[in-house]
Amino acid sequence: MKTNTLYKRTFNQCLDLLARSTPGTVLASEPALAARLKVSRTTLRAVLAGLAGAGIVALEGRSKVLLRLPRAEDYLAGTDLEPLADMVERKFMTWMVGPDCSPGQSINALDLARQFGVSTSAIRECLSTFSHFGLLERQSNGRWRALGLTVDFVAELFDMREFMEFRAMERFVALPSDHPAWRTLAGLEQEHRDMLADIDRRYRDFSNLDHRFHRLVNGTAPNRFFINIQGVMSVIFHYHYQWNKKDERERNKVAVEEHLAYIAALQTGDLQQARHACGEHLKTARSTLLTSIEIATD
Amino acid sequence: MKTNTLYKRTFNQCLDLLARSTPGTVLASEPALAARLKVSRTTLRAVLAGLAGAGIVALEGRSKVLLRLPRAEDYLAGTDLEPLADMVERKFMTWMVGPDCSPGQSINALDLARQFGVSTSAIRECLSTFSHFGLLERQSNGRWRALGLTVDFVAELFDMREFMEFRAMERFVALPSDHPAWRTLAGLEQEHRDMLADIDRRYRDFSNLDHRFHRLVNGTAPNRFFINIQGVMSVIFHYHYQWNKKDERERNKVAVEEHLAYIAALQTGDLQQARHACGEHLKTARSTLLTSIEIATD
DNA sequence: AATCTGTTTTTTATATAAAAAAATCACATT
DNA sequence: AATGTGATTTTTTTATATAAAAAACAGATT
Repeated sequence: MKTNTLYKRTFNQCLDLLARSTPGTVLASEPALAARLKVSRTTLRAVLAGLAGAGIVALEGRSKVLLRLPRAEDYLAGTDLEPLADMVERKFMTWMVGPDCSPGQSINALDLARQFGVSTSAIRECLSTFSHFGLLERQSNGRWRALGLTVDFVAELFDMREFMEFRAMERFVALPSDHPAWRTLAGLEQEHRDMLADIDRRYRDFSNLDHRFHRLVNGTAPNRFFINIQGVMSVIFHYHYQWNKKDERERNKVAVEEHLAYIAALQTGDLQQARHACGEHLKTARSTLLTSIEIATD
Repeated sequence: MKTNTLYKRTFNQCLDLLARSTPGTVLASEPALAARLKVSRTTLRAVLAGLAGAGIVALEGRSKVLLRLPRAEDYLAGTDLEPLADMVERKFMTWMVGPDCSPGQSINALDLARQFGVSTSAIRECLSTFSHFGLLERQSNGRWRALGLTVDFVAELFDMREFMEFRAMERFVALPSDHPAWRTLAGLEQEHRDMLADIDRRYRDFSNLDHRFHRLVNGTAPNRFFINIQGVMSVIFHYHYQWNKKDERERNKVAVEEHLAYIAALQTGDLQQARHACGEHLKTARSTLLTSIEIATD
């Protein structure tokens, strides 16, 4: 049976929306609300019916009136607010770096399904995704073999990344000076400076800034294959940030400084210097990731 | 229900094997035969049972005797000798370049399942694969959107390819002179010359040679992400060869000559010259592929 | 005329069931 | 002891069923 996570999440989002209003307010039309919450009208109608059932809104024809403000207990809670695919992905990544998975071993999909408490379809979907990430592969007999988040994997990923980033950098430096990217870069530079000035409190926001900066540099020549590999990297980094909280403040501070050096080099247009700054930054990032893998698999 | 294509194919392969023998011969043991045909013993036993049922071999305990040579009518025929996934992939690629698919349109999985006469599971598997190829993408509402085998796609694919091949080439030229790759290259060079000498009859074998040559050049620094993209290219070229038979002889002749120039440049170690030869070859390949796409989508 | 709601139809996501194929186990034969 | 066979168990592949969600349709309301 399909999960109704979307319904539950939309229900809660809708409560958030209503909380900003006052009782007696007439709500917008169904199509408008559906567009606002980015779901189909079918889902929105289900939510409205739920809200009416809870006595939060009164529905009659096309009149939708807010009866009372939502309370904390109105929110739908539970473990299933996360989409199934995300949950499986999360559990799989945790399993992969855990002690039950060693590189080279064959993966038992049925067993994973039992462990994660989901059906084999969900596992298959997940395995299929990660096989394109190069974390596992399909064997001729239909089985899956774990390749693992190994030192080799990181090496190959970063070789690819370096290769791509250098190329993107060359293109970036060659952009005409009136290109909007320069303006965006200046904005990012300021954000870096702001963060550095208040690094003790704001170091956790670095991952977002990191992502945006590299996307800007790599985004000048859109190519779906590059974007694909950047997607792989995002996912790996996403989990990496979760696993390795050690020295996070110091690591991020160093990274911000490296970014600033990199940005400065881009702005002067000195390719040699930019290459050097970029290289140094990627070297740090590589060793950080390697460290966190060792931590995760210990 | 799962297909038994493997059984059927193995059955036929087994007949081929028996055809080389003479009646009265005692066959090898089950594990030996299974290893020979690269299937599990379970499948092999099913095949042996089938052969016994057809009166081709006599089974009793561990004695397996060939009673008579297989005849043409013994072979299992039918449309389902091709693995399901391959069939779906083939039909999908044909659909994608056909008039029923236009870039940007959303893909109806259920409809495709009906058209191809398979279940939605098979379609989902196929869509998932091709989405990693960049031929289509998943939308937020779970639907699939066709991106199509467009001019953009070819441009991005070849940008990536050029980029990778140039890098691989640089590494290749730097290989020590006693590296086995040089020997392999010399062998391939001879094969190219042989083919050129008899191009009228042998031009169809070029795709194989092309594949092996580029794999040699790109294979010096193994990286799963590069290999992945090469896999994408193989599939695209595979279909491209099937669609565009026009001027095939002439095209392949030109390509062989370009390969020879490229090989010669690699052997002299002149990076500048190699870069030029490689660039020329990829330029030709790109325009050939673009042409065949226009033919296919006309 | 444009937009809205109530209803119906399609389509997708997920679990389950059943057949094919692989792996494992237990015993027999060389 | 090593290898072989027969039987059993496990795992994978594929189709199908069902609920959720989206889309399409038809009147109704502004």
